[in-house]
Amino acid sequence: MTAANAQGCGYSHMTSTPKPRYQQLKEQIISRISSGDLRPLDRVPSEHELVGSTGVSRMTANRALRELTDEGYVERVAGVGTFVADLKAASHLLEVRNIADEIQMRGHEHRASVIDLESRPVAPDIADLLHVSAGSRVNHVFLVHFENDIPIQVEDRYVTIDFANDFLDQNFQNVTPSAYLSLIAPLQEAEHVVRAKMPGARIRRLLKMRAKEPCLVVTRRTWVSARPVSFARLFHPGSRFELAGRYRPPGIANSHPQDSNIVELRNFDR
Amino acid sequence: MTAANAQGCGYSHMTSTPKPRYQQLKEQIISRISSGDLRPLDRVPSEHELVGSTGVSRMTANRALRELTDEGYVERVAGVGTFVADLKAASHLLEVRNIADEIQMRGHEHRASVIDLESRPVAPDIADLLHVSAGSRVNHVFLVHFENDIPIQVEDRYVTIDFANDFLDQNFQNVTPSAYLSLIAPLQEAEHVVRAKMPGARIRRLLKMRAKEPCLVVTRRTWVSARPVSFARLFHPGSRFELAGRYRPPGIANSHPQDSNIVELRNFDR
DNA sequence: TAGTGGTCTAGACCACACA
DNA sequence: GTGTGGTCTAGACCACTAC
Repeated sequence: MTAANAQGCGYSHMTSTPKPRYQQLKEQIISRISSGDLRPLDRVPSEHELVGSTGVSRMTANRALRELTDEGYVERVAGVGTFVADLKAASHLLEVRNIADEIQMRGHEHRASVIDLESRPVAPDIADLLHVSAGSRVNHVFLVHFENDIPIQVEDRYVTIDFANDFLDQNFQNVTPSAYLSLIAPLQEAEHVVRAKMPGARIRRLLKMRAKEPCLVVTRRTWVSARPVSFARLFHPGSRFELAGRYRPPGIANSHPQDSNIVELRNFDR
Repeated sequence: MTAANAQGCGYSHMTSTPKPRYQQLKEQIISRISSGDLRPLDRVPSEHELVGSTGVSRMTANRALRELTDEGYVERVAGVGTFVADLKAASHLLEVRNIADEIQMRGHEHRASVIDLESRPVAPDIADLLHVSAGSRVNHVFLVHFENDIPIQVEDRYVTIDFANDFLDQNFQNVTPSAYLSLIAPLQEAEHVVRAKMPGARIRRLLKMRAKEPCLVVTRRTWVSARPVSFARLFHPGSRFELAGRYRPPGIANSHPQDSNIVELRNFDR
């Protein structure tokens, strides 16, 4: 098959400019990951196999897999193979890092105390944020996260009722709501807003905050399949919590050998 | 020249595994941009020219330029050429968006009032952050940013004295310190920490804040050539300021046609 | 030894922009 | 037209891993 044929038989008969073949390949693989056909740590077809099964050249298969690597979907090991990235790595792209993981990384103990877990009619403002009609039912969870028995975060989360139908059966003591949602389906979009605010009496009591101490409030909205599925308000005591991030542009030699794991700002730390 | 020769004459005689040629090309171009040899909007050699001048194949030149595009260093227009990315676009990678630009994007008027601009001996904690010896002199600027004459940010910034030797001659009314530093040299690394904190009396007065209103405090440290050059504390009134960001994973078709310019979380908005 | 990814080549066709 | 980037091919050599 000549280069001309490759183009011709590929898509020259189609109406508008078709997607490039490497892009089609990428989307096909992303789709297999999203659908659960390929699960984390599963082996992804090798370049050679993709050449055989899809008819593209190896360079094209290579580009698709390389870009999926850059985008965090898969991990490649020379001489071994290509594998679906671990959930932990993938969720970093979209999550303010799971608070339980963060606490564990600091070598501390995480514990959650669920105060409220029910389905209930949604307030108008939150109905708007979740694109559901006002007054319809949504799942709601209200809990406190502890680090070594010190309260560090109050989580007030609303989840659309059709997205997670066994939401109310969860325990949420060990698996945080955020981690649970990541298990159900890979989150595809996230929006964050960070504010400084004085807490109400209830939040202040739950977080054992001093009288004049402000809260760092993070509100997060996450999308799956172009629909908002969850809205959360995360309250943190200003004296005991901060969000940090570091950014270094890509394509530059490592300038900070001393601190090895530099995270991007979208991976909130600490 | 065969493929074997290309590898051989290229670097098979070197001791350790050499950098791939596309990477060498990338670093060479990044270096020309960093040094000012290539300035924003300047034309970058075309793929064909790189083939002629460096002896690589066009696919290799293409990969180098394509990755530089992904990384925000250059912009490419099919049929026209490759150009060094505009400073504005490039600085987004590293800056909490310049507050003056943000205010202008909202269609409001930005104004800055410089309260303090001098060189002075540095306090121990800041000396530590900037990797200079305690008591040595650093440049310091202290100013208030206004949005439509409402104070919105107090900036307290320290800059190493050898990095910007005309720092004290700046006006900082129209060009913010952040924009000025970006002009001097492209920042290569940035660290952010976000906190909620009650302001001191001075900050509260400057920002015209109510008595029990908290501050959203962002501290930023930026590096050039692996050395920290600037440390800034940015104070914002909690009732009038928030940090927001949206993230969508790459490689997915657009899911939100209604809001076109989705920014990554590292581009803090509003 | 066979399979994997990492890289590279020397061509090719295409759509597009600009003169 | 000419030049540009965007894509694709059908090979190739290499280093590495696993058996």
